[in-house]
Amino acid sequence: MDRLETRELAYFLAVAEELHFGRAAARLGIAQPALSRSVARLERRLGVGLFERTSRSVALTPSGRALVEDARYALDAVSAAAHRAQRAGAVEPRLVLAIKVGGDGGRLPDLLAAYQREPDVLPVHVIFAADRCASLRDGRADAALLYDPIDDLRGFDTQPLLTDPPVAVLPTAHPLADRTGIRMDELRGETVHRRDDNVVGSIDELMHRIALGQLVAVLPRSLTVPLRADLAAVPVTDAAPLTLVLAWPGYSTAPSVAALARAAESVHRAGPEPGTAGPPIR
Amino acid sequence: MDRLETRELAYFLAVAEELHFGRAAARLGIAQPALSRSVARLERRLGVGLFERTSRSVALTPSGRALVEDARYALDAVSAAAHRAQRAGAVEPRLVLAIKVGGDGGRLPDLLAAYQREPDVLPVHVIFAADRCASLRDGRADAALLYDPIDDLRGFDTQPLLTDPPVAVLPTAHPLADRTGIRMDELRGETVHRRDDNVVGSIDELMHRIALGQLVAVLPRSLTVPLRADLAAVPVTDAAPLTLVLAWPGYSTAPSVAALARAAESVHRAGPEPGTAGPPIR
DNA sequence: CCGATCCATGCCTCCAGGGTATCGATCGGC
DNA sequence: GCCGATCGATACCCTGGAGGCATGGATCGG
Repeated sequence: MDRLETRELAYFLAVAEELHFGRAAARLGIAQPALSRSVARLERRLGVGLFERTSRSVALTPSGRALVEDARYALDAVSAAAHRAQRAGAVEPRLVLAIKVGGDGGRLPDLLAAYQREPDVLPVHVIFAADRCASLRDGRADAALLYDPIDDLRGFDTQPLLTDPPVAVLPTAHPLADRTGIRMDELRGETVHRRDDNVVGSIDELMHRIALGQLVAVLPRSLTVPLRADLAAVPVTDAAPLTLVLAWPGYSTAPSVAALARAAESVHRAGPEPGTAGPPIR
Repeated sequence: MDRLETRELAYFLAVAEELHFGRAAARLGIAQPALSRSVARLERRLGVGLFERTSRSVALTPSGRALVEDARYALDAVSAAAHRAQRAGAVEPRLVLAIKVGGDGGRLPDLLAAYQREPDVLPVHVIFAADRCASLRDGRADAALLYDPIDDLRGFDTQPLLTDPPVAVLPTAHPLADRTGIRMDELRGETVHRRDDNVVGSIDELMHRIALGQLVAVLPRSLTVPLRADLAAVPVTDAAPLTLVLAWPGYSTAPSVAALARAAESVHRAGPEPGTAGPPIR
């Protein structure tokens, strides 16, 4: 069997996500028969069936289920190779760091300052990306600030920056808003913000939606200072602490990324600067 | 720019490794003009030059250098997707664990026994692969027993199993053979076995070559018990301890791999079984 | 100055991949 | 139970890209 082509994997993924050849073909901008043939060819080359088809339904086989996440990962790796090669060829190469607006826990200035003291540094370009994990996986970013265990860190190397107790953010009108501590099970019945709801592009937007009563959220404490007047922050007593980490692809060998990791380690060792318990610096 | 195809990346890698279009084309089994065109097309699509060519020499540009390792990684990810999908479709799916002959530090029986007590287990198929890292990266194996820091663990998640002091293995006739401890710098001038010399397929073969005086090696102590009569093991006082780890791809989500990781953790917690300081069990 | 080396270019061939039309199977509605 | 709608597979054709061969053009050694 010779090597799979990325087009075949992308076509497979589209069908696996739609579970419908017609819709998948429309999404890919090709006709349905071409897609059917391409997937059939992929199955023939692999020697295993990926879908159980009838004329009324399409379902993944065990092989197909296994391939979904591996295919996504492989396609991201190919995209990452292309993106990074393009960036390396730019007139002025940069190190791209992805953060969410307001999601730096106030440590970004320290991190960048420490980075500038390292050898092998490039100019840092900070991008504000709603989905920093995706930016990191497909190579649009070289590193990102993520939260463990909120974000999916599999496949990344990480360096902790700041560990924060979890607090629930509620509208002031909420019955639990003036408690001094709550347990996660007391939030049963609420719409709790989860990592999968990546519809929320920024912390400010999330806060706005909480104030509107659309949902509540459990966040690291540093993200809740300062807090809007119409919101309350209540410590959660039984949730794991949330750690802000610098993350980068585990296979990365770029010296500039290694320098950023060393900088993050030194910032973490220095700990929260005393006397600056105030608002996070943007 | 649309997505790169794996063929283009493979062609690029061949040229990057040979730095010669003719030889690379021969290795790929195609004619040189086809390869020249394919690489030129890749450069056009990326929008960056990958090689500096004259009619007498071929050299990588900065972009090209950056792409080499990312391309290797991406191609491995594609191969891994194919291999794992094929295995998942086998009549009896198995979990493939790669070890080097004799390279299990005697912990493999405990590990397999602990694994059988986990839920979600598959039958384990142990393969003996000279290059376990490559097997793991391209999906021929689901997990492997590796040594930190001898093997390249980037991109893998790991669970320590056993930490061992480093010892130098020398022919008994060697001037340092009857010392009670040596420093790494005293091995200057010797041919020391390194991770890159993956020509050595097994521990027994390595021992044989040491006895022949071809090289010496620094190994974890557990690999040197029992030792051939014509070899001596001398503790190295200034090298980092060597840790036998279970490694698996960092992005893996298979429940059977997670079960193996939990089993490895319990074996590690249990520590070396007392009274079995003897030979490693094969 | 000439031959050897080596990458690029021109030109031809062929087939993989895409399009349109249609078949065949299945399911819901009447 | 029949009929139309839905949806994947198949048949057939066409185009573009990938590969082969021949050759050009540049560079270096002698």
